Amino acid sequence: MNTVRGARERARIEVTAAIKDEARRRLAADGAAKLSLRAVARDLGMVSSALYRYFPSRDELLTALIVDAYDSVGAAAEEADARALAAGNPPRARWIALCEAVRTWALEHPHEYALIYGSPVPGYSAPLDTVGPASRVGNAMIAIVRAAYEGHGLSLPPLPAALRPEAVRMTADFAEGLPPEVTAALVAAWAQLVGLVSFELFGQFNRVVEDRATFFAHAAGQLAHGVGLPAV
Amino acid sequence: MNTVRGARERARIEVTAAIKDEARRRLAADGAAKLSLRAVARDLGMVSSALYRYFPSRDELLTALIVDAYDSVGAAAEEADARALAAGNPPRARWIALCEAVRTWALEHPHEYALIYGSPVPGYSAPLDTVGPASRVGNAMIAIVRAAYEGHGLSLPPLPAALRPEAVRMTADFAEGLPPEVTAALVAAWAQLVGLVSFELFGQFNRVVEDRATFFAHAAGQLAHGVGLPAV
DNA sequence: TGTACATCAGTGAACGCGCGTTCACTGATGTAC
DNA sequence: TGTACATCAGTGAACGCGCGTTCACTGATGTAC
Repeated sequence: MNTVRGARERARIEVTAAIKDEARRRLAADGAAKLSLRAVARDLGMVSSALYRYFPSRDELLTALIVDAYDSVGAAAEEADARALAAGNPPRARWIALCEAVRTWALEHPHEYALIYGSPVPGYSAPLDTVGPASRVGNAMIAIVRAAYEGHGLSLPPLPAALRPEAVRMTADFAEGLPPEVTAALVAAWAQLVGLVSFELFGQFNRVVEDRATFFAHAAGQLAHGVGLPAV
Repeated sequence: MNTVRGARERARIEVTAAIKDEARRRLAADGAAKLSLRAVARDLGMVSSALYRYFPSRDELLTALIVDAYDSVGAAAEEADARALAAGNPPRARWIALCEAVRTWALEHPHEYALIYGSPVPGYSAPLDTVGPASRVGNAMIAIVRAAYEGHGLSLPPLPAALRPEAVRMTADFAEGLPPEVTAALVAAWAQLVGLVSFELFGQFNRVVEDRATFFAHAAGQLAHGVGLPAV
């Protein structure tokens, strides 16, 4: 009985996955703004109205892709960090491994990267379901820096007075226990990391940076420095 | 005669500008991927085929908007720097003024910002005409750092050996005379600046950073530090 | 085990809509003599 | 200055296309007794 009902459920899971896979493929061709249920259905050999059995609207499908993308890059970051940790690497090396993992994931999934870190899709507004998955990379960064802080401590210059209240609030909200100047530096580093990856992926480095892997590795090291994880 | 021919030419210039203005308005509503000649024409009270007197295709109109956007943010950056220079400010203050100008421009023109620094428009590939305008902000940054270098010099840690050749090449290509470690730091800072602005504009700071102006000011100072313009 | 019924995936037609681009045209503006 | 002609902006119809979503339907799968 369970296995029988399971058959229908399993079919449902498989078709849902096939739709999302095909939608990811269409993303590459047309971009998120033009993602079309009809095109997805066509390439899947289904009739467009059939997709409504799986997603109540085009926007819900987009949301599913966004959640998947955040989870995918989040998992990549977490796994890279876990490997670095298991190899006995110090926090700085874990940080750099995480940055490299984000870049590698982005190069392998450029359109999913654009979906979550590129321009917002006009007319689409992300529901709250995306908030959790969206913070996985950031949380992994916090964990690394926290480990460093609880180990040998971190020394960063003091915050300007104007930023202190905001940094204290951010710390209480999502990085409890860290010094506020570390929290502020972390958030900035996170945005800067995505800036570096976006420039490479979105073509701003064309005719500017050629050896991008080497350049990125160096920049990731600078970011580590910025959050208080110096080279030596 | 000149004035008579000028009348037709002036009309042409005015209508061209009106089309671009309307297109910028549509950009806000629909985004670049869905920018539609017919919608622009409709809102302008023209018939869609009339636009072909001014732009040979939708993509050419997009290109014009992109070039305008790069010129607009480039001019904003240059002017902010010029004002800071005229006020007798040192390079670090000029740098921060430039960063603030980019952010302010982005907040005032979010859809044009997304057009140039957001995800690329699928199916559209920017022609070479955009390369020059695209480098104005970067060139302004180079000028500031060059002034500092030629004044008191800059001290940055030496480059890792692996990055040296690339940094030397970049320097020869567009920042002649600067030490290669400065060039590399500049390019990274440029990408990081855009990362900070994109995060704010694209919603990644929702539920994370609230006092964004203060946060950005601090981050711009950190970027200045990163290119060898320390606080004291 | 067998049967009656409920659930659900997928179909195909239809709704009303918008798109980029082409083309032959009208009529106003500008030019040459 | 006046006239014949060329240039050009803008029109309106048409081309072939794609879209999201709804709805009544068929037929297979699962459930309860």
